[in-house]
Amino acid sequence: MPKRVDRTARQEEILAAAVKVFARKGFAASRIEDVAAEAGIAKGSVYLYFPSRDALLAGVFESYAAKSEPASADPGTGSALDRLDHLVRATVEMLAAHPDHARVLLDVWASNPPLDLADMYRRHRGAIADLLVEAAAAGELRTGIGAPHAAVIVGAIEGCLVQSLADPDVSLSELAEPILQVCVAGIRR
Amino acid sequence: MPKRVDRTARQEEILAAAVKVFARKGFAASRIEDVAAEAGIAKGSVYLYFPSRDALLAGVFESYAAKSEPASADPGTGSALDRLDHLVRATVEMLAAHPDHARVLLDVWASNPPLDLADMYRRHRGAIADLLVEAAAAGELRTGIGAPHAAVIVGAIEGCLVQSLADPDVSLSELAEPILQVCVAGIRR
Amino acid sequence: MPKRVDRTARQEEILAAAVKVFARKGFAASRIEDVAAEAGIAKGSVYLYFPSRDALLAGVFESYAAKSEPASADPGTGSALDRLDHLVRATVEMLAAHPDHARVLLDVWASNPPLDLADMYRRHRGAIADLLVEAAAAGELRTGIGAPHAAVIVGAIEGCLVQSLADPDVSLSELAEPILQVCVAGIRR
Amino acid sequence: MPKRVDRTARQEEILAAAVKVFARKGFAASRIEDVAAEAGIAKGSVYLYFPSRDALLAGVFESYAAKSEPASADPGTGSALDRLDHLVRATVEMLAAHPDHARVLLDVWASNPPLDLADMYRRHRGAIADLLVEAAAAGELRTGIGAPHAAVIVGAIEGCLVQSLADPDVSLSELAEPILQVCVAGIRR
DNA sequence: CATGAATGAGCTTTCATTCAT
DNA sequence: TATGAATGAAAGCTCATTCAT
Repeated sequence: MPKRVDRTARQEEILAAAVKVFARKGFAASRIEDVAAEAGIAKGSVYLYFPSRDALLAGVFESYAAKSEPASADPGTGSALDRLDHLVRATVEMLAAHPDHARVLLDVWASNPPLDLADMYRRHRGAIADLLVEAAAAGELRTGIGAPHAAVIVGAIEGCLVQSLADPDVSLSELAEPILQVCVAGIRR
Repeated sequence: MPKRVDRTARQEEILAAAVKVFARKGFAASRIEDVAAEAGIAKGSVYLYFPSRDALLAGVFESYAAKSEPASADPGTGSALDRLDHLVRATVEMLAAHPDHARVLLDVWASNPPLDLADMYRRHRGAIADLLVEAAAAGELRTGIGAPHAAVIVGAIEGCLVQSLADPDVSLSELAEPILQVCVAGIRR
Repeated sequence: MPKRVDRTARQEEILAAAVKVFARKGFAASRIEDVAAEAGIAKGSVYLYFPSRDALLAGVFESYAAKSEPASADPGTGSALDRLDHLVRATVEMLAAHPDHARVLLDVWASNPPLDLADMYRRHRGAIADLLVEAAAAGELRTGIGAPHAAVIVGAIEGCLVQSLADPDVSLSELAEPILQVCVAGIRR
Repeated sequence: MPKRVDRTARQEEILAAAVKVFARKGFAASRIEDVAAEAGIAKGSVYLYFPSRDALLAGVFESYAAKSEPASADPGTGSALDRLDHLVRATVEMLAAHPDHARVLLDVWASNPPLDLADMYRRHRGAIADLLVEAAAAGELRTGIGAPHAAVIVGAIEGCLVQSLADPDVSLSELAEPILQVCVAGIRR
């Protein structure tokens, strides 16, 4: 019989506040007190849910990683390339819909201790590589295109995200089509 | 002819030391004293060349931006697409040759005050967009491919760089060909 | 007959828990929550019985002072020196039997605000001084021995206790005889 | 060519300030800033000489232990018991002359992590035990008196010190004679 | 120019205490 | 009574920056 809100709900409130604050001023310049204020609680209360400032960043990263988990959960229909198209589109849309989370991802780079970005990218590449291999087997791809190109596709998405975060004139949503034209249509036989 | 090294030379020694240190432990965890030690000088002396810790990061960023300044300075020869191929290749090689600088670029994201990443990306996109427009005019591109796709190409390079920095198993050099196959060969008519 | 245990009984349960915890890690490093956990109750409940953390230490000290209250309550039989022998022996045994309380006594020194150790020592010296005066009057003591030597006897006991607490190789029980030989036999005419 | 004062001198200034402050309000209630203020320097400067607050207490303890190192360094002259008399007297005088250090010793008990009091007592007992054994061999002691009684003598001194610290009415200096009468004269054959 | 001791603002973290349930 | 989530004052420690030498 918890007092009012259960641990998980309160934890997520704090995480949501942290995402906002970190996105606004960067993790390095964000104080625990800023997060607490944004969440409408006292500084010390943050520590009832997260053991340290770093854990807060890790928490945000995890929630991001979960969100960005390939929407490929959806087995999809159609050819492998169609499903690749769908996966890329879904990923871009997800990222465009959560710019704050995406912005914090960049802070994760500077995190100390380092958080496991490698694993996240590995999973993304894996999901795409699987589709590429399948498409190649079905003869849908140009000669010479295969699993190694997954990194390029993941990179194109990530790189466009970065540009959109750095430059308000660049819209990630509007880059969805160009990405697909280059990364999907461009590799088709 | 002052003491032994002139102001500029000493400044660059310090910048070189800063790149090494920042790349090793991240900007956030790097102290002025670490940089001074790496440069073999005293902490206070750093301030004779840089007004603040942030200025040091800015200096490193500027030297990176200069390096990454499109090798397009070289007007090059051949068709626009050939020159695009050359530009992408040169950029990837430059990045692969300076992993420390590249690593620090990510810290620039977390910098406070923010440094002008937008401008750097803008210039990269501009150089590539020019070639795309020229190639399109020459009828070398598939229909629908043009300036907006410059962001995708820049992104693919940047995104592959990020993956290679995050994951020692990913080699940027080895991604050069896949990038070209997708981003250059893939847009050819 | 309230709930299950009356106020006093519950207070003493908490005090017993406090002694254990304080003896284990020292007062300075002991948190109210540690004491509550040891007592099997919630943190906040401690405050229903003690107004503050300091009051907890004071409570432990008082219970110690009460215990160490000269067993001289027993008027005893035999000569004054025999009764002194008995008193010293009883005191040492009491201390040896309650090492936790004794350990906490040392924390009382570091307490802020200070607790009245002076009074406790005064009472100990008083009880012993009375016996010394009586013994002197009966001609049982060497010339020059009297009330001022009570501090030495109290000190010898206290000092041996301290050594036994500091060093597991020193056993207070085994020091009982040496103390008596020096402090009682040694002052006999 | 140090700036103005050498490390060691400055370290001792800080230690001296620490002793004063700790003696005045107890270690637990003493803040680093209090010590710095007493030493006339800034808070942060303390950390140039001591790595932590605990190290400050350890430093004070060490300087105390050094001071209290048996004045027995003096091989002395006369019988073993004469030398014991001299040693006890010198020890008491040293303690009486440095009440601040002695007061801090009690805080050392509450220290976390614990400092090695056991070793200090061991050395004191050892010095005295040596004299007792020598005196026994020379037939100067009552039957049954020997090395184990060293703990009683050390304890008597320590215990008297404690009483004098707790109670301004008790003077350690004035207890020197009673201690000698009980602990030295009392064990003589 | 070079140095590195000194400074002190500022941050993270802890925990005694309170109080709504 | 009992609870434990919430609070916020307090303190240890770090480190960018300054400046006397």
